[in-house]
Amino acid sequence: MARGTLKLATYNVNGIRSRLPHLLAWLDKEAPDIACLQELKAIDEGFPIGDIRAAGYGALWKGQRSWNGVAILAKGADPVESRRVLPGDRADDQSRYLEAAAHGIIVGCLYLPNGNPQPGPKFDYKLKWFDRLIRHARSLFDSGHPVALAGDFNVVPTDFDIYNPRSWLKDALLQPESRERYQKLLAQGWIDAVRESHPDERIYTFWDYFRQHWQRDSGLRIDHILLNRQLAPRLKQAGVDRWVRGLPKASDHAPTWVTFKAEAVRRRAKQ
DNA sequence: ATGGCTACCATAGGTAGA
Repeated sequence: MARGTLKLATYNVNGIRSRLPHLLAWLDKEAPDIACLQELKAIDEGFPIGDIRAAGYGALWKGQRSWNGVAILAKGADPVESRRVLPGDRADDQSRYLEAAAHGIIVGCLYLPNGNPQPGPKFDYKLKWFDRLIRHARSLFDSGHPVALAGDFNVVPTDFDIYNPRSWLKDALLQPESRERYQKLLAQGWIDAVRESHPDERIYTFWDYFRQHWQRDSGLRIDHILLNRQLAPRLKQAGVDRWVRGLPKASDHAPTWVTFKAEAVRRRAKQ
């Protein structure tokens, strides 16, 4: 990583314990300064904090048995927690949101509900969760701090973000209600960093385990990193670490990342 | 329309993922 650059990544590990070797190999090779993880699928006591510290990272995590679970890692630092629940529903006990400050930015790490099958209660929960996110995102956007929202949004924003929408038309990830909410979020002013950096390129972050979809590059773009007005001008590059998806016994998601100029550009007043 | 695969768990099929 070049000096003066900050790298932020999101990675749905699909099981932190079974994916630990991949996670450590990825941290070692790509060295993100901040990493958001989703689908830990482990209780708090099952989080491998010792291995992660040994790799040079501080961490916050929020586990849950069997499903969900999110974490924020910071290279050479301890992220400072600002939230561990998404506001708006005290009865919601699913571990899907964690927010912290690290390396001078605020990052919201999220695992938006999948929502299948739809229609049904899971889809209703997805839409309600999305509405809560939109509401909270407004305050983050307006906070005056550099903010990123990073995670598995479980939304394919457009038909350009999927190899072929035909067989997914009834899937919760492509429903108009899901897509409208993603657009509503962006309308607050957030920049979709990967799409911003690659406007004309097919980019995927997820390939399911079926029918050799990885081998055929039949993927979906559902892991996103959104930047607010303070952070977007610092965007340098964005991409997907596809090599991680190609490892044996890989998660069905690949790490998705952005790089920033480390600090806001200061200009000297002209004489 | 279903199933194809993977990870989790009251470790055997059920549930969930997307």
